[in-house]
Amino acid sequence: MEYNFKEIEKKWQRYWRENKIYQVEVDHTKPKFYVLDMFPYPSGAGLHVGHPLGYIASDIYARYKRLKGFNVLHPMGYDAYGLPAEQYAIQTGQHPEITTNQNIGRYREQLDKIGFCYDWNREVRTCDPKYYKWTQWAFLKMFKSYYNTELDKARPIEELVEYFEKNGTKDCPAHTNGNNDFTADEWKAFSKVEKENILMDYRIAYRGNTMVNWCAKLGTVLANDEVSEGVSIRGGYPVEQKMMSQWCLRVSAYAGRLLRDLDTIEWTDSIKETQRNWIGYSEGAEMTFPVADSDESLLIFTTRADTIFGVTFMVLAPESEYVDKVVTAEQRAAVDAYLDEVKHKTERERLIEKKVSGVFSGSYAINPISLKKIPIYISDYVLAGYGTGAIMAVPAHDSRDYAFAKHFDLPIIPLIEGADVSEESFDAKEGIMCNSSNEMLQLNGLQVKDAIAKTKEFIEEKGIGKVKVNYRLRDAIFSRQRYWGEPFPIYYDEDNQPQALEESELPLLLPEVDKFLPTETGEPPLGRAKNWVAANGRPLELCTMPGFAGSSAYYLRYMDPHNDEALVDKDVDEYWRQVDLYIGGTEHATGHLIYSRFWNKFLYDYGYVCEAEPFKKLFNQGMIQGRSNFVYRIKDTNTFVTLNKKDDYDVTPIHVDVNMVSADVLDIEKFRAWRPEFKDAEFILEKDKYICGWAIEKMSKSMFNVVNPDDIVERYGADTLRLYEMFLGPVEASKPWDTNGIDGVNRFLKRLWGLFFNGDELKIVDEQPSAEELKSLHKLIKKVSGDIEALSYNTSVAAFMICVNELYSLKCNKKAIFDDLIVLLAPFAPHISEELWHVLGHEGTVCDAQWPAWNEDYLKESTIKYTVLFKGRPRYNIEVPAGTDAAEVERVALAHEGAAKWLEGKAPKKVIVVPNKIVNVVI
RNA sequence: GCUCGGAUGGUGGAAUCGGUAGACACGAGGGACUUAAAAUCCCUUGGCCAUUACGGCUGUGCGGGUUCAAGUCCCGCUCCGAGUACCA
Repeated sequence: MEYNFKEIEKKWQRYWRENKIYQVEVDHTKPKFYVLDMFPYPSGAGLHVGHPLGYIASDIYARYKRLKGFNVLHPMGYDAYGLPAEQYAIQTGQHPEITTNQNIGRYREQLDKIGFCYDWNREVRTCDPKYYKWTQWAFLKMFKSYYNTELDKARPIEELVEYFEKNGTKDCPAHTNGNNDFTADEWKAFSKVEKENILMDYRIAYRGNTMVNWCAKLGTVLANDEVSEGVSIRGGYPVEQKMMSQWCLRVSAYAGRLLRDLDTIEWTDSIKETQRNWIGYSEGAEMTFPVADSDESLLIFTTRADTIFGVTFMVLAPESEYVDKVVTAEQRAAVDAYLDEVKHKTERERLIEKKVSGVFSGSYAINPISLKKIPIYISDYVLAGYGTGAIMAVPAHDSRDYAFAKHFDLPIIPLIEGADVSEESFDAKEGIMCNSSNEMLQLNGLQVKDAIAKTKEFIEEKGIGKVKVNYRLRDAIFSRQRYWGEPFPIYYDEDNQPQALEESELPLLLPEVDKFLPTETGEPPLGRAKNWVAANGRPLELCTMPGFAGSSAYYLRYMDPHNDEALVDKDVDEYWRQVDLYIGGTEHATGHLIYSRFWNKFLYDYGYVCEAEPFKKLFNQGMIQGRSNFVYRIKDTNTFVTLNKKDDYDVTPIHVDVNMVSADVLDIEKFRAWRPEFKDAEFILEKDKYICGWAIEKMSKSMFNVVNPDDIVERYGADTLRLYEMFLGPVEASKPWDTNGIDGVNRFLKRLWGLFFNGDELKIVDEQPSAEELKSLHKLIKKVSGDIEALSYNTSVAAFMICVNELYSLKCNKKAIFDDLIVLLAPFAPHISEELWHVLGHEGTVCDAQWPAWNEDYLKESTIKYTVLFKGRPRYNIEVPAGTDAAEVERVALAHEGAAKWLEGKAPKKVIVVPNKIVNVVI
């Protein structure tokens, strides 16, 4: 009997499906384990061989845990809202739901072929009303909450109202983005609208007037993690800063917890570090600088309070609210011109130019310690969104202030002994202070570290300022001017104030529209929906939620996907708790993985979930890149020249489909048939072959380097694909796809098969295995068990190959050996394992077998080999019975006939015996 | 610029607590079987020098150090990758 993978894989995939082998329920008799993949956005291009890498890794882990007796939750679903389907809808008029469903169908087909053990009964789609009901529900909860900084958690907004009624804003323990200051009586006197506006400054989901990333080309705002280097991540369109009223999530209130709790989870250091940078903890001081001849004062944030004596000017961000207050009449025109200029620059232009620009406001501030009068400038190198949007400039010790000072010819006072600031600033936080003492405060002679501490103490004492922690993490902008997303469960009342829908009105269904474009008046696409009003007849919100809304709590919904009463039932949540192993790419480090943690913590504050962190262990799989092939066309001709002769001509490289190339040799006939313009192509060959050039690039359609998993499955089978993807290298490493080695893995499966069958005859006998056979098997059990726990699958595959080779040379045909071997292989190659499991005469499914334990007794050697070294070099080997003590090993080593030769008549100075390995004789 | 990773044969990659490199696979070379090819099997394969030897030297990006012993630890570089970037 041949190894017919096609028949086997079809047969068992059907068996698994029909017998619901992978369905799982809460089972309190078993320990649980939750293995999750980052769910995919179903793109039109389908899966390429890179996508399943992480899925295979998690599948192996899930199957292994099940064999170890765990009740394993291993679900899959789709992040179905997103831009590509909407862009496609705009172009073709096809409803994004149709496109999305088609793509999901294709994904499912491809996934099924690889033999994953997903419980498809738990599938979720973020665009399904039954699912997004809970996205909307969570949003409403956030809308109705504020963040209590004393309890350090979210609380109902009613509690804040109570507080205001009693105390006004005095000592109010609430996180806010506003500048409110009122008494209890004033609060009571506010109108309804005034009160609502104030509360908006405290809600966790709030509508706020903030600087947003506006992408004109996409017609929508974007969150910070959706923008990189001034362009949108999706599409690469320019993004500009714009003041707009948008829905936001108060993620910044959770910055401290998001930072602290990183220490409680098992994520890689690099991704934790990325999150730490993104959260951006910085400890410093806030200080007040009075404005000369005015009642105004400027509040600034600095981490270098010690440099107070070197402050020679102040700078405000162009968007700072201080600007209007300090600009003098004479400078008004100049400032307005500057503000106008800044406004029309995109973020990208600001970044690229890096030119010093700014304008004098006309006013001066008073340094509260040196009491010197210093000018106030306005410049776009100060950001409105960080700190207070105003800085004290210390040109001697900050490179940006330095550049500004040089440009405007402002004084530069060095504050650290020996620092030469004639050419550049001295930014390092070290050295001994100078020029920093007066009758109020003396810093001269102190180390920077101590000077910072002393200054902080001083300013707190004198009421000039206070110690303050700042985070870089900003609130997430939560509305998108798009169609294909979750509608907000919000309507606008008579005063045009946003109000929550009743929970009973959820889900608020996404309405139909005639076109997927903004309206003529510039409103978002939902403005086209007919009858887009709440039950009370009031108009509904026109924006939709961003992509990360639906993906923030999907791991919870998998626990209880059909529950209409709650996001997840309390008891069910207490069973599954959190994701034990989460596998996905690093690209979500500052997006999804922050938002999910935030969302989970919010739900945790109210006790809807029982764990403070959603993902206990995170494992990042690498990207699989493509290997592209090129042909070289001689300019202005239809002649193509082979790789090694191309330098003799003026050529243009052209991507060719890698499926027309084998081992870099072009299939000329296929190439001619590929495109009409290549029909009459001529070729300049080498050794009668056309050799293509190559490069490692991202795997994508436009590079013609996409390798489709279906083709590999068709040719070698799913088990070979699975094993090969794991064998390629560490799962976490990025590497180019290279089909060349796949035969080796395929050969391994054929050899395994060959151990069972001789032609059509089954070779397996039910006899006692030999010591050698047991040793080979138990070595494998030990190795594979350890490897899987560490997700180090490539060495496991190698171990399987070694074991099968050993069994081959032992001519092993003992059932007892294969009973265990097949169970070990089942996570990696489930189809062939299931088949051979039944060949061995077992009932049921190999998935319910028991993971074998290794027996150290079988691994013991009867004799131990030692390498004997002289002068650090291996000279000869000795063999002693196992368990021989070090002294005896040393005696045997020196009694060896070679010893005399290498000792050269001297006595050994020292002899080191490394157990089971080495005898090092030092002379 | 800052932060975090990494660098091992022709290639992908092994090497647990520091224990004497290169597992496993690909590729390459040689051989067997075959009319031939495919498939399969066997041998060789880091480099250099030898081939009388179970032989010698050298070798994990570069330069130092610690140690009986360093791919592994420490110090100083070079290069590559990732994240982030007027964050005060």
